[in-house]
Amino acid sequence: MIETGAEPESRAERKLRTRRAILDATLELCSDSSLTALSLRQVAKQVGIVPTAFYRHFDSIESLGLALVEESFDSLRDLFRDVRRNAEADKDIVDGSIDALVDHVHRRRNHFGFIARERVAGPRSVREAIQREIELCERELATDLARMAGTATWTAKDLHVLSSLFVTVLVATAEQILSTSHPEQERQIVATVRTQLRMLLIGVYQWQSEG
Amino acid sequence: MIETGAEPESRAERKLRTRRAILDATLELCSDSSLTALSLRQVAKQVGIVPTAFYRHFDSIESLGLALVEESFDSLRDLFRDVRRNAEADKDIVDGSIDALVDHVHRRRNHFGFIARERVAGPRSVREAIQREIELCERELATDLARMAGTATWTAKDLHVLSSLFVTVLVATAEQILSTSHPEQERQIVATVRTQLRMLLIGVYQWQSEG
DNA sequence: CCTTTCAGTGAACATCTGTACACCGACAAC
DNA sequence: GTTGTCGGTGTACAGATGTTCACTGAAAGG
Repeated sequence: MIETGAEPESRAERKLRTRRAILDATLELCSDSSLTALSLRQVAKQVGIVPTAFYRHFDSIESLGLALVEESFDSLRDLFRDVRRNAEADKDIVDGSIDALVDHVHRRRNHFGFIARERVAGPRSVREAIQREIELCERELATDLARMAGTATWTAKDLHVLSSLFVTVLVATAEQILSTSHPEQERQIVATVRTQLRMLLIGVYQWQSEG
Repeated sequence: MIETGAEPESRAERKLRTRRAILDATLELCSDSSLTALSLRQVAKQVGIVPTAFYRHFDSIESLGLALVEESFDSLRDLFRDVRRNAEADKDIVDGSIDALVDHVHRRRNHFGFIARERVAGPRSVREAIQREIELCERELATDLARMAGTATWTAKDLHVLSSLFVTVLVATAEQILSTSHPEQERQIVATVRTQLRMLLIGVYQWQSEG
């Protein structure tokens, strides 16, 4: 090698870099199929390490999956933060939220795809971890909704019911965006969910919680 | 054998029976994981035939998957038929639909689970087939909605937008029911979707399509 | 009766799988 | 400068994988 731009790495840094490479390779490899169909050797080959070296970082594909769940939900929390920011600015709540969703799905395509897939098709422990995280998101969103106009008289239960519906629509929309590569089709999807949320909001403004 | 209750089968009957056994074994085996993680040999072993005999019925796991998509959507169309029947009777449209959904998900647990999983995690051709079928369902439901009270002035587009939202909620609910085995939790899920649909319906009754 | 058809068999193959083990060599700690 | 730590290597093995091929034997058809 004539010149490597790389500065000298400490051992810890190097290990972290390999770990990152494993995580990235896994997201890449299971971007169509599933963790359960992924072999340790495929990952190792993609990373450029020998199969046994995998064990220096994770003790199974399953625990690798759990690490990816955490990482992916960091992406999702970023999305929530942006939705909240858009809402606090003067932006329309529907358009602002959808813009943030589309933007994040594109930027973290692999993370959102990972959640969508492993949520239903992953190893049991991974599915459960994702379910827990989604419930956290629903609770978080519910407290945001409590501050929204028109929900002053709502029960906590109704707030959570609404929050869960929003999350469902959000997840479904993300899945649809992920499954197309045509910008025209994507605009269609966005227009659809825009109308859906507006229909829903009309109901929300009229809703009266009953004991 | 002392006595087999089986009457003599024609060759065609016997072949059909093995085919059925393959389909059932596959639904069973991938009931947690995914088609993409399923091997031809596992299926053969479960059925009790030799691996190569599989090829007498399907030429790959993928085409097996396509057959299961058709079969599973027959179950889903049965559900639609019952929803419609409940609606035509005097039953409340929300409760009637949810009852039908819960009932069908329980009776055809494997079919609904198969759709839920392979929709996002299956082989490409299977995913596409499921997507097509779901769009058919949405169109079908849209024409039903057109006959519903309060949608007389709606555009075709808005009808489809609403239909797609219903299907999204339906799919999500089915997924949730499938992922729990506690009757108490299931009652919770049902109560939640019941409220969600009522919120949504309020919006629907107020909605005015704009050119 | 004889012949054809064909679902299912069984052996063989090259390839891929997870994991065990002994090993290396560069960094870290003393 | 010696020693220990620890990512990463290479070899090895038993088992699973998809697919091939020549086969069997009973039902179907003449």
